[in-house]
Amino acid sequence: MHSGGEAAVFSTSSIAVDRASPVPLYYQVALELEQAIVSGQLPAGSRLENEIALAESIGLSRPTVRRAIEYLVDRGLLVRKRGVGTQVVQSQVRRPLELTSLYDDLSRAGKEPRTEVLSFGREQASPAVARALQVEEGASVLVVERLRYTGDEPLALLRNRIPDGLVTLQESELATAGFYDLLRRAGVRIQLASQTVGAVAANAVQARLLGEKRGAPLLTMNRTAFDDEGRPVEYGDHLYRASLYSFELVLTSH
Amino acid sequence: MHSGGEAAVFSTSSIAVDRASPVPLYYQVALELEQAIVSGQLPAGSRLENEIALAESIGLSRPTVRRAIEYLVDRGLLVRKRGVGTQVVQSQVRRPLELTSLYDDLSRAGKEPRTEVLSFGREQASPAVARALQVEEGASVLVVERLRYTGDEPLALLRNRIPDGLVTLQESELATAGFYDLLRRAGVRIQLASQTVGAVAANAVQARLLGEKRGAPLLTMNRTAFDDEGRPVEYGDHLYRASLYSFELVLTSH
DNA sequence: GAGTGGTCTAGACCACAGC
DNA sequence: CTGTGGTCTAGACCACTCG
Repeated sequence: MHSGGEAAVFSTSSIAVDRASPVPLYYQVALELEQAIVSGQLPAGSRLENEIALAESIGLSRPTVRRAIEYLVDRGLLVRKRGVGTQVVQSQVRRPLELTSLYDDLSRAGKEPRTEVLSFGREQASPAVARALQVEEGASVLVVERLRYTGDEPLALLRNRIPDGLVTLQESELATAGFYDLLRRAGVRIQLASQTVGAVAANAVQARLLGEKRGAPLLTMNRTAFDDEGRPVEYGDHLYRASLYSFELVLTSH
Repeated sequence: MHSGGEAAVFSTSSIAVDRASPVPLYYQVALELEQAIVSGQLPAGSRLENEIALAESIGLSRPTVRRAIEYLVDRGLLVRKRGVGTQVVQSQVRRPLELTSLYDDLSRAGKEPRTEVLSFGREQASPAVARALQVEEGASVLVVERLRYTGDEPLALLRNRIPDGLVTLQESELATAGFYDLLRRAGVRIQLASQTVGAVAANAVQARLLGEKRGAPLLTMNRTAFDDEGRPVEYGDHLYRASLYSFELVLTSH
């Protein structure tokens, strides 16, 4: 038993799962717990029931419930301590960086993204591009340059390259959907991306396109994406206006 | 069976675990697999044996072997596809952003970090600091400002704040160890950090300290760290010279 | 249809925290 | 000592991919 003054543990009476649903049970539990956290029903700092009791009260096995908790720990909503228990993190921020496109990010935020295709064609892979995409130097790669707006404001200058022949893209589609969406529809399943985030000063061309002054700070994001067979399928180098955009991420130990 | 031309699957004959070791079995397996990957014994694009066969040949249960594979998938070394198998990612990059301090990063890279303590004392929490650390506005917080060098080059301007009374720090220690190391030694176990990465132009003071020109692009990193009870224990806002530093991270779907 | 990873169970024992 | 999470087992069935 804990000393007095501790917040009461979460009553799990409200958690129920649908065994007929195709949604995995552990994920259903994770969503319900997350809901309880964001709704305040499970306030910051409060303790969960222990895993065994939780499993029993939901009617699932301990490993399944544990997996749900693990998922929320990885996302930064819960912390665990052996011998003590599981508690809700005292933080308001919860928006881990995920493997979605900027287009999706903006759509979710209700920002009405708009995209202008600046160029679309083929070029020979530079050494850097060849290394990232694991193709021969000089091999033909598809290159798309786009300018993304949020409302009327230019936000980001996006340049994506994919190995030639991987998919067929229509220039018209690029203006109305995220790049990753298009790849997904074309059957490319991106499972993994390696990114580097840095900063540079805008040169004259970049400044003009983005509506910043020359020398203004820009966030750079270079990303190599890999499909479900481990092959590099996309290399992007992107520039964001630092005045309008930043990256959030959650790190966990282990 | 797969069609001809596929790379041979990994011979697991070399994987052995030590059941007497305190290191978890799944982690021993993960390390051995990682070793086989980085050594080239398990080349990029090659397939692993299926989980059941792998488990049997190592002499472990499937869930344990599966957990090892999961760990490497999360770190971006392997990709899995249901109905197909597990393959090594065709990437050279493997340095996920981890929950370690910049000091550790530089030490590992053999860069001889050096730290100059610019100021050390208490101040009243500003609204932003109070919100991050979940203390009353105006409450006393410990503030440390440091300038980090790599060799002779200034690299980063670091400002850390911790709630007053959490730990007792010696100014002299700050010059010779990472901030997180000190917290760990003081019994603070950081389990989670929420970060925001952006960019700004250097102002006059920042430029002078960092040896850049005014207006030079700087990477910003703001981090709130939480201990194993979910309490915020540190808030840092840091500036890095974009010409010398960038962040790498690996993103996985799900 | 054969082979793969994805999910789930019902136990077991251990390591650690805190009284 | 009790209670907690951490690890591990030996099965089971399902969903998906591909020939």
